[in-house]
Amino acid sequence: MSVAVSSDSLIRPRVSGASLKSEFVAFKVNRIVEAASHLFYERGYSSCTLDNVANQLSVTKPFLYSYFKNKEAILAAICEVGISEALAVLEDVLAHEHGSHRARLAEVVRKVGQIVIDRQEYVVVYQREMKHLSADDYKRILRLRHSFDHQIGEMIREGVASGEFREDIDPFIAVWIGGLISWIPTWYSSSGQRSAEEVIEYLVQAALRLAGAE
Amino acid sequence: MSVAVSSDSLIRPRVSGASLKSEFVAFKVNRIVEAASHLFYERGYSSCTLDNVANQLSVTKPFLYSYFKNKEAILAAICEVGISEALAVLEDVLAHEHGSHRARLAEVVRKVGQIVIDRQEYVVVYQREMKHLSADDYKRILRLRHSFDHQIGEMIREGVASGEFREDIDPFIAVWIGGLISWIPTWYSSSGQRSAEEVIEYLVQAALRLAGAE
DNA sequence: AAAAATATCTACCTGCTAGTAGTTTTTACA
DNA sequence: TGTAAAAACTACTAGCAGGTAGATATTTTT
Repeated sequence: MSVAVSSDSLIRPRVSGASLKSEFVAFKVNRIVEAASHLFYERGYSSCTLDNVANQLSVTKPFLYSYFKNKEAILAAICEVGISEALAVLEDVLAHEHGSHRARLAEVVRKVGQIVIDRQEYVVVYQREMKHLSADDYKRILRLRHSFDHQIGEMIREGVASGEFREDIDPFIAVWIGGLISWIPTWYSSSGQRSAEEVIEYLVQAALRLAGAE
Repeated sequence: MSVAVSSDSLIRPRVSGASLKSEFVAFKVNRIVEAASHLFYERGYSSCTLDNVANQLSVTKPFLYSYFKNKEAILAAICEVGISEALAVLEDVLAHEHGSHRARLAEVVRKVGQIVIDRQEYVVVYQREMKHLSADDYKRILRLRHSFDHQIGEMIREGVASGEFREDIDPFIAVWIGGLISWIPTWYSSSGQRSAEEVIEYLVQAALRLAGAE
């Protein structure tokens, strides 16, 4: 799901060519999701009204209802970004990084850490507000999270089996790495002037040290 | 602030003796705070109604208003427990543990970790819902948090200065230890069948390893 | 045991918010 | 440029939730 947008207007651009209509719909959906994630991040899902979201975009409430079934559907879209992008990055690293287990661990922490920082507001909203999803959306999002956790756990177990990681850290380290997704935003924002690169490199070193794989 | 209560009724016990009235008031205040923290923890502050809280206690809404000024005041009481107990434990350890710096670090992680697990619901609500406090309450609670962070930072700096801790981990480790307060509840509940003791002992070892003070 | 004081409840108000019906504006196309 | 279709808006409803006034029940005191 692409979310980054560059224009700052919802006025339909005068473009020629076929099939740009669905693109423009997606563009507006993304603008809504982006604005909502920002507001939900700052004030919380239950404290934000749809009028708040509409105002932020200089549109009206019924506008939102022509792109989303209800308020909860907007939250579901945010949560989906929050977990699915991290999952996609994880799977990409696991599919393409074929070095040592410690190299794989470092790359996972680096790439997942980066996406969590890039999509900080989505990730935090996903964590904090997931409980307000409908039963169906909740199950769908939870499956993605379980897939994420499972693949992290497998990676760690393989490293332990190979002898590269200390035996006694399994399975806590798996929880720890999974915990990055919960923890980075708090940490990153509370560590003041540090750049994302500094924070991530520290996390990579910390993960290796915890795994006994320096 | 004492919060643990044993009775399961709000009916005034038939006790004799002077000055038990204020004790009974405190007892009821604690019951309200306890019930509210549980509901806020599970469903979120903004999604919980005062009727929910009252029902949980088998009383009515005006009952709550005779002990608290408004809904936000209940949240403030919860937040105060969430941070002030951790702060008290920290200060107690720092005042009485005079061994090596690594012994102090281990004891801080152990004792603060224990209180965070014991008061899990309060701590989580404090973190997640603090932004809904009034400006005055927010400032008051934030001061406690800053005091906590500051003392953790000092402890780490002293350990680094003494040579017991690795130089390059300062000041990230300070954020990490402070982050325990954010992180333990998620971790503890997602680590399945593990006992509080196991989780805490792992945290102590992890903190020492991160500090380079094993 | 009656009166005073305290504690709790019933019943209500007011403002807000998710969601909708139907009208108006804008766009696409001939 | 005129007409149909699509997009967006104005104006509304229904229900809920924080907060309160005044009545009732309970406890304490004399």
